Amino acid sequence: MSIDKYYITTPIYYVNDVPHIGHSYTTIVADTLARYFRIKLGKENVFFLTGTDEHGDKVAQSAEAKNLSPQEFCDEISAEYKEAWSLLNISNDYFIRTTDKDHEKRVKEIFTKLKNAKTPKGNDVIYQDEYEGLYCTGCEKFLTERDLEDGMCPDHQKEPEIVKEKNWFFRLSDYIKDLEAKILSGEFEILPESRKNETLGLIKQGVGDFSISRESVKWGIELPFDSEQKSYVWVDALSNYITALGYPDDLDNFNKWWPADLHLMAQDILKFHAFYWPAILMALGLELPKREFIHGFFTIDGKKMSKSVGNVISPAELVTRYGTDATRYLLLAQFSFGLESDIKVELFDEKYNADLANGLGNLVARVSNLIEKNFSGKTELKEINIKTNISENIEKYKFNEALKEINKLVAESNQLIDKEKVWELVKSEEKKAYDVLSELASNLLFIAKHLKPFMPETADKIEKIFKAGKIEKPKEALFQRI
RNA sequence: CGCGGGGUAGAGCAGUUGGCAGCUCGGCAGGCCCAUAACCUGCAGGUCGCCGGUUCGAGUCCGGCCCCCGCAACCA
Repeated sequence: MSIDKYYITTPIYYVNDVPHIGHSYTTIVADTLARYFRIKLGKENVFFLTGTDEHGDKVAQSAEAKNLSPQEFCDEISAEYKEAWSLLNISNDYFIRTTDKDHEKRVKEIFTKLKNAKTPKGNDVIYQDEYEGLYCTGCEKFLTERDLEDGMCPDHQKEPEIVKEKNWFFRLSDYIKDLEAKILSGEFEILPESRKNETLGLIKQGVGDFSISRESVKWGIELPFDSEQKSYVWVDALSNYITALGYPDDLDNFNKWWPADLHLMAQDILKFHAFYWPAILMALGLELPKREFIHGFFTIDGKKMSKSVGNVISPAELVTRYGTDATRYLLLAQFSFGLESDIKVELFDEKYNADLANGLGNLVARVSNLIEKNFSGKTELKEINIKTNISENIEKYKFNEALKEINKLVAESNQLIDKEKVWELVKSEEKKAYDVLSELASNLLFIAKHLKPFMPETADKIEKIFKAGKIEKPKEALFQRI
């Protein structure tokens, strides 16, 4: 398979929550892949999208609680995401917000298309039906069984009423067989394998139609053909992946990037991306994304992450303690991407010191110092090519394995210094010392090259040090020990 | 019988298509002194949750059992 462009997305994050380590993880992975493919395919052939999902009841309520209009509230939280991504040096090409006027306009056009579309079986894609649910007049919204305590609304201490409201539904059932076939054939890839199996299992259990509008929701996009109804999350949020490209009015740009090469997400939204989204695309007559990769949730010190427990880690905390590049490194190096993982907070310090301060940072200091002191900062750089599986591992989403290989290169350079006793060699055999140091500097450039997608600033620093006319030991350690 | 993940050295984790069990930290003993008290070498430590099966050979495949955890609820 030859790839000539790469379109990668993160989910759009719901503004009801501020950015935490989970959002950061997904976004750092996306950024690393985007940077990797920019090097491989050229900057102009990669499009990396992230953004925020801003409609819905919960947002309206949170806004009210803070005495803000929904839009003001969204502006505030959305800005927090942008700031977090800037702290983490995220290189997204675009940041979409579902309250963008462009997006809202395009979503309406998509609704119109869906309204006019027929399923392969000749049925209307969307139809009106009654949604029956438990409605709390206090909350002014539908509750689920799980929301209730002893059959009562926990906030208003009264029993919800059974209320029916008319909603528009999407006829997913007419697409599910087709979808199953595409998943089985690999035309639509769901990774890892276990998530694909989970998806196929869900299909076996039966997947019903889903509702795409709400009468009771006020903060949302109005349906173009029914002014009583607002869009309910799915069509609005999922379609960000194509409205961001200009669909349906800027088809030139859209066709350049679509279909997406990779949608990244965590397990919570698997169902929507495995069923709803592809079905919507089929109804619009568009190609499905090539691949979706679903990763697991984090627990923190064995406990699930939750606001009420108060163990939520923010990206800013990590960046303050470790710096941008080290935060990126620690998140990617410590976990097998895809699996559910437990974050052990003390291990961040341990890994930071072992790999970055004692490992890479110290090596850069050793080599640059030896060159500066003994050869007036002069050396002979060679383009070297060590055979590694770093690229293969990145393309297989094995970021921890790729970084492990880089660490091995660091260790080998440290071993070489000791084996050759370079600090003695510079006194006894100047020529040989020069050659060994040239090799070491070249190794570091090789390491920097492969580190670029993971730690862009560090890679630049290393290149700057060793490509300088006069190599000098950096005044400030690359990674200060903690 | 809701869905899913996991149980591998003291701790935390890797283990691609089955082929002599690896990594990091920690422990112990050396070396080195160029470097961020960093680096290098060696040693100790594992019945790979339990039972059974397939195989010349299983942590790895199959079946059963035990234990832990996540999702389904603010949340990637």
